[in-house]
Amino acid sequence: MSSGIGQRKRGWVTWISTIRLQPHLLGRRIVDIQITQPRLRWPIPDDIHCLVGGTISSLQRRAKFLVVDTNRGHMIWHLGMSGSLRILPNHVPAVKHEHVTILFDDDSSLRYRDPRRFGCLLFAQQAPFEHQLFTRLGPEPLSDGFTADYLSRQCRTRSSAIKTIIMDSHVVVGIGNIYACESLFLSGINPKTRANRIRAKRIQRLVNAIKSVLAQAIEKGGTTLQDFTQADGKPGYFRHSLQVYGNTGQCPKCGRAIHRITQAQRSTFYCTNCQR
DNA sequence: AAAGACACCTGTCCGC
DNA sequence: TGCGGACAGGTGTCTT
Repeated sequence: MSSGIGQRKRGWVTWISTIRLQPHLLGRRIVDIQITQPRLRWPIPDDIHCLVGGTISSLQRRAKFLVVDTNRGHMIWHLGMSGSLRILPNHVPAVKHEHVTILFDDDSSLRYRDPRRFGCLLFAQQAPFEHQLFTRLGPEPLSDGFTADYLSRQCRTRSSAIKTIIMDSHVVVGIGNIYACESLFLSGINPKTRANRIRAKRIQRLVNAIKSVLAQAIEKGGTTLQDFTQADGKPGYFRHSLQVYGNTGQCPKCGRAIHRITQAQRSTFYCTNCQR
């Protein structure tokens, strides 16, 4: 067991965490659950303690939720903005903002740290994916279900800006602000364009761009920015690949100024020349 | 039904 | 140096 495994969250780090945590969690028996701060996005339910004595059988991911399956029920985890999961030996003391510790029978423990507490830990006795959080979600962006045809149909009846549409988890999951900006830049689409006014050919370009941006981000270990770089563990390196997000200088394609606007209470970065 | 505003939270950064 | 305020973002919920 190494000193730090799991990861901070940003975009697709949940996906990465699922893979990385798996070998350290499978087959572990839970001997105790310690909660120092139950007030996350929603309070951690008391019945989470039903899991004590259970053995972890599998890990699953849907959207940005991590589901940990045991023979006594399921944990549903979301890392919010600043959450991270790490496996450490029990004797390593807790750090600030470490809200949950799951202790295992081999003297290791899973630690959940989340300074901003935008994340959550929920319990499901059975059928975790029947939880309300999952029932109305759109397809996974890297799956075969996310096609240009599908997105076109979604856009047909929507007059909102395309950026807010691709960030809507009921349309497609997993596209946060950074990846929305990058995908629109790569596909040459102005983020303000009304969804129902984009032709099929450009929708196809957008779908391709989304898949490409996400695949690259996963490959590079996610994106870590500013205030997250101080956290322990290695940062994600996708930050170095960002073309427009956080760019207050010039467009990497045409050299003109990158514009910054606000859409749906979020910053949008784009090039008015390359994105129309 | 759809669109938009708002809330939650804290570390960081900036200006005074 | 210290302090107050703005800001960042994922996503459910409320309002229009």
